[in-house]
Amino acid sequence: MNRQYDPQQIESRWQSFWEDGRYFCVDTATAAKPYYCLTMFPYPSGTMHVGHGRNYIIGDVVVRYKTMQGFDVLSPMGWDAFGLPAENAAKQLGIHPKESTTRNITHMKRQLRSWGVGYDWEREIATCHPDYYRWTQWIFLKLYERGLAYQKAAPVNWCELCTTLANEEVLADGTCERCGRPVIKKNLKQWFFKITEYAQPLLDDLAELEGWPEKVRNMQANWIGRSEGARIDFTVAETGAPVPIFTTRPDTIHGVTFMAIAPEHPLVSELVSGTAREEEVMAFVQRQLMTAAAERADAATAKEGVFTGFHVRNPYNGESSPLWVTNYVVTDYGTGIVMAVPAHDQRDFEFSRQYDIPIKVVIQNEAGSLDPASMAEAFVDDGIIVNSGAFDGMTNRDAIAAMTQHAKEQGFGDFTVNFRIRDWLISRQRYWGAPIPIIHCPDCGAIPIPESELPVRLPDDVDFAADHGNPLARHDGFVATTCPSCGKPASRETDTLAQWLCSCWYYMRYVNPRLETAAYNKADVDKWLPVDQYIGGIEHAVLHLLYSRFILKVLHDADTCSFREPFGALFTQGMICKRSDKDGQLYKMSKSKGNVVSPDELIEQYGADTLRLYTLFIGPPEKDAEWNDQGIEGASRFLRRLWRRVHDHRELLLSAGAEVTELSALTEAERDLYRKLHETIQHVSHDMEGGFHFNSAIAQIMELSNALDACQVDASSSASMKTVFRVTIETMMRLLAPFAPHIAEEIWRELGHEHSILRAGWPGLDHEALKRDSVELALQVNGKVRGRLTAAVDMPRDELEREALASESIQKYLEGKTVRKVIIVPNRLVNIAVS
RNA sequence: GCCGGGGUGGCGAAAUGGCAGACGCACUGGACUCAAAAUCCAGCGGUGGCAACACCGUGAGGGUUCGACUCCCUCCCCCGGCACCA
Repeated sequence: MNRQYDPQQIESRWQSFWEDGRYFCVDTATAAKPYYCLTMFPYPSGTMHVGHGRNYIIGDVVVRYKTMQGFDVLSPMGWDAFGLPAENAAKQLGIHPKESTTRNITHMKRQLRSWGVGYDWEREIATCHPDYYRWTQWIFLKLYERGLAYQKAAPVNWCELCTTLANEEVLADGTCERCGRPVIKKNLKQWFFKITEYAQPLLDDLAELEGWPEKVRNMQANWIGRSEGARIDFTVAETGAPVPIFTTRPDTIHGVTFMAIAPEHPLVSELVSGTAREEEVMAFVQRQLMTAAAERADAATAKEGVFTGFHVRNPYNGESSPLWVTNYVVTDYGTGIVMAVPAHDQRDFEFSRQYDIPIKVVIQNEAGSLDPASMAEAFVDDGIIVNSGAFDGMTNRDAIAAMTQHAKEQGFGDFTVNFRIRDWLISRQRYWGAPIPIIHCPDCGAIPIPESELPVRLPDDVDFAADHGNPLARHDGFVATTCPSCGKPASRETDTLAQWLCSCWYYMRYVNPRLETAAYNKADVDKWLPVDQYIGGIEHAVLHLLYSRFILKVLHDADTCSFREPFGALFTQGMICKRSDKDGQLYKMSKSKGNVVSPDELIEQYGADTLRLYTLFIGPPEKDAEWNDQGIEGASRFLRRLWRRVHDHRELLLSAGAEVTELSALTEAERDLYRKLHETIQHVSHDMEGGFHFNSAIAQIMELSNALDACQVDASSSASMKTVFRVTIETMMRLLAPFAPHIAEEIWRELGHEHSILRAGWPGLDHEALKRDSVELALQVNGKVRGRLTAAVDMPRDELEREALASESIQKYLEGKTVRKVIIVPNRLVNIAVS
């Protein structure tokens, strides 16, 4: 053992030790205490920064902690290997995606190893391997079989670079989640999954996910967007065409003075075709289609519209109102047609004022003062129903149910629930993805490829040269095939599956990564799943996590597994940010901002344990944190000091007793240190279980370390002091092992242990050791600390009160005052209330 | 607008009804050194004071309580999700 702490010398050795000894490999079949800890697998982008590292380090702490507790921990890692950057690199640099992906995986795997994170690499998977995507295609077929995969022509989100996008991939500002380009609507025939059919169970089961952050459950609930209301069937007065609408305010239905329809709605062109207004209306529609999604979605955009020339009949009172095409009704929500009630909806109010449409009050306020002529804004509060025939006089709250009930009885409406979530668009016009296993036959239509013929392999020899279009569609050898049904010439589907589908089920494949006959074995996944602890970034709160839950529910309903949620507990770590050198602003670490910190150099300079310790110490792991280049020095100093202490006392430690057997034989100083050790065990164990407070767990270990420094142990110390010293250092190594595993193993070995510290068990708590003979209490007068009192533990209240009142330090605060009450918090404080 | 999370020293933070600022960074002074680095020791919320000490202090204001960073009410600010959503 050198006096100088040299992580370079020890770290790679321990990394090989763990790997050669298969310390993180588990036999899924025989494991008695299964625990599945999963860290979200990365896209192999090439290189990772310290922000990525935080994710894997947190996961590794859990893996090591659970391993020390004796669990059979499943800790796999793999690659979300299909995706856009590899294909773009192919276009720009002429490197085949397969090649760049393989190279990136090699480099990133080296990085993961250098952090000392423990994975079962024997289970490594990559979603771009035919052995894997064969089963992704199988999942597509399962959905197809169950009527949950379908093709439709619809206006879809289109990004020039990323091609089609799911709704979830479009940000609130109308830009592409991936590349930031503006998203427009394009009419295309695409493949969708009917996630809407699972909207209710996806929402309901959120309640069961108690191990998930409230925030993520909340985000998913918002995204699903359940809204209770009524369906009311209006009709076009001139043609009798049905016009069903969704409303949450049926109580205002007698106040309808016009109807508003979305520009994209097919009924618009259907109605106006061949009429005098056709030109004007369609010009308006065209103009809206050309407007960017972001602008249309902006509530600040001025409301506009055009009259269609048609009217819509209100089934409640038979009145007809004009039908307007407007820019503020969205196609995607409800039926794309809205009953407009200017008196009681601010948007309708603004529109009606602009186009001189009448306003009719049907809910009167308490003062009875609402008058259409004088209203400055819509009245949206509760009130009493007026101008509504038989419903007059009801509160509007009561009228909501009563009016819907009336519609139900009359057969022109019903209670209904509307969801915001849309079906999931899963096709992409790209090469580097799993081909959709469908053949288009001129006679038979779209025919699924039989399961036995999977995988549909991606051809290697494709032409990436062209700027636009899907290289797969240009590959004649891939496209030309025969119909599985009739045998005639047919063509393959050339769209590939969205990357999200590949990453939807990888956590199951890890259980049976090399199984050739199925995606997974039911008994095995039932044993290991749901994942006990899932760890990843908050950016996947809706996309990956919602899609995974949906796909699992389908696989459950197809009777391929018995559980209904994939991830029992979820931990979302915060991002690492850093100030930009250019503008001094704080940004998430990214290449484009030029604020990335490379872990490779830090590991070279300080070692992986120091990097790990600082990453964990930087702040609470669920919160964003600012990387401070100087902060790592603190972690480095701590480990160097620890190393030196062990080095300097090595002989003493090796000769000292290994166990504290008789507490009563210890001196006060020895008891104090031993108590501090057990207080640390208590705190650290609590932080490991309750919310992953690794930052404070490390702080506790540092405190213990400081306490060790304070007791000057040397050759002349008593045998019992040496024993306590040794036990404290050894136990401290076990507490430190999940955070800084290399140095913990090395010191553990130096102190004479043959086996890995991973097998040493998590330290148990000795409640006897925590006990004290005397405690120092705070003496308060009216809640302010005015003195201290050392007293025996559990001193009787009356005795304590007597001593407190007699205490010299507080006499001056009691002079001339009357003691009204004395509050005693056992072993903590005495508070004297005076007046 | 609706929903959720925050606001504590120069900085990262700790304390979930009981002694605010543990632990660390930075900084200041000292020791060691020819010198520097490393290391070690001490100090480090604000104001006043030579000092003992006093007063103030957890976004603002109010409340509950013997006692509030912590619970309740009102408000301000920051971050995230949803949103012309009918």
